[in-house]
Amino acid sequence: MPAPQRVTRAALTTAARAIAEDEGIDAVTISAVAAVVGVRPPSLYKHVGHRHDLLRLIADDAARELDEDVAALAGSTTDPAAMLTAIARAFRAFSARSPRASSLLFAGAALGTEGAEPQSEGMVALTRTLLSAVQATTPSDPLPAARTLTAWAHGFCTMEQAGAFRLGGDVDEAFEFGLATLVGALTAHR
Amino acid sequence: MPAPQRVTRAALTTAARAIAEDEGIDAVTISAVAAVVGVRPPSLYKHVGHRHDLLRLIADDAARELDEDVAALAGSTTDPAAMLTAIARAFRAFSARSPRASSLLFAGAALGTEGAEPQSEGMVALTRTLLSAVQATTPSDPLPAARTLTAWAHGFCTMEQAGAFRLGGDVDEAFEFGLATLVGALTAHR
DNA sequence: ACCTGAACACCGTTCAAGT
DNA sequence: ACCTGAACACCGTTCAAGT
Repeated sequence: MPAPQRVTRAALTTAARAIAEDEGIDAVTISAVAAVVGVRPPSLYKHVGHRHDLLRLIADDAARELDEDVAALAGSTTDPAAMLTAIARAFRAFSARSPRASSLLFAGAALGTEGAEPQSEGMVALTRTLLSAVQATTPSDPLPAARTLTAWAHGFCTMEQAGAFRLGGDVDEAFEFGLATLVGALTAHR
Repeated sequence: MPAPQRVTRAALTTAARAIAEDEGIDAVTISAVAAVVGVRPPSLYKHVGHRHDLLRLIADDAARELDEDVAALAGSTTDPAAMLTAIARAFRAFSARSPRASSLLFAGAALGTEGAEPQSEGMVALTRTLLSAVQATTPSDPLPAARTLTAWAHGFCTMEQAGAFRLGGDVDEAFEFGLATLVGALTAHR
């Protein structure tokens, strides 16, 4: 009689993400995740190839969740500037809620992704959602515009969570300043 | 007769940074660095407290080097927009030259920095240089402006090096678009 | 004063063996 | 079909001992 499956991908993801947020990315080990899902370390290799796959599960889960947040804003406004502003704030809210997971969102190299791996489903969905939102704003060439906004939001949130803004000053104010500057410029012409 | 010092901070830094760029951050271990500097692993604890200190040495070294690059631009132009543009391009050039080290620049958490550690000398210098450069542009409140530009540049370069821009499109063009957008907006008024 | 060997607790990973 | 124990190579870290 074959043994019933005791480890699901969802359980792995939940366990890995919880450990990441509670104890840091370095604590996301094969051993720790195995212990949480109630199995011995070697068993995990039936489901993942390497330890980095655990980080990829976290990143994909985070991308899906953030995509839901962003997609949920779709009908909230028809004003392009208001939409971009809402998306960026959703980014920051997610980053504050799940700092470790969000730090993995665009961290291909840290995930052992040496450039050859396909994008995760979650990232594909998130990218598509972001691009179509930006498209409504600057129909000419949405890709550079989307990359600009994403790069800024990702950089700001990453730096904020890493404690890089220590010179005093209001970090909320800096975020809103940057956001207004960028959204203003992106929606100004055409 | 006391043994002569065989491990210097400079040697540690050089070894750690070389390993980081050649084999990745995860390969920067106490053992690997010890082997490169020609000593047994336990000896390193006379010079660093934990493995994370090796990453901090790399980050500090990177900050110093980037600060030099940025400071060297000081007399190159008197046009504020041209100055900010040159600084951002120096950022990206450094990121391309030293992707692993630059990924550690603002990565407090990944360095075991849980918020209590003082800024490294290199980061203090770099921050001061950047802030004074931006001050010449927007004298009113340079801090949010500097944070906006830094967050975007850091986010863009980090994502680029992580392979996050895979949807095609010209990445150079996206960088220049974002840079022109941001610098234009930051230098537009007042 | 600095370096070493030995030791400990831990990890990732493989694989033959169990059920 | 899935899980386990045993094993291997490795790592961070401590500490008493060498010179």
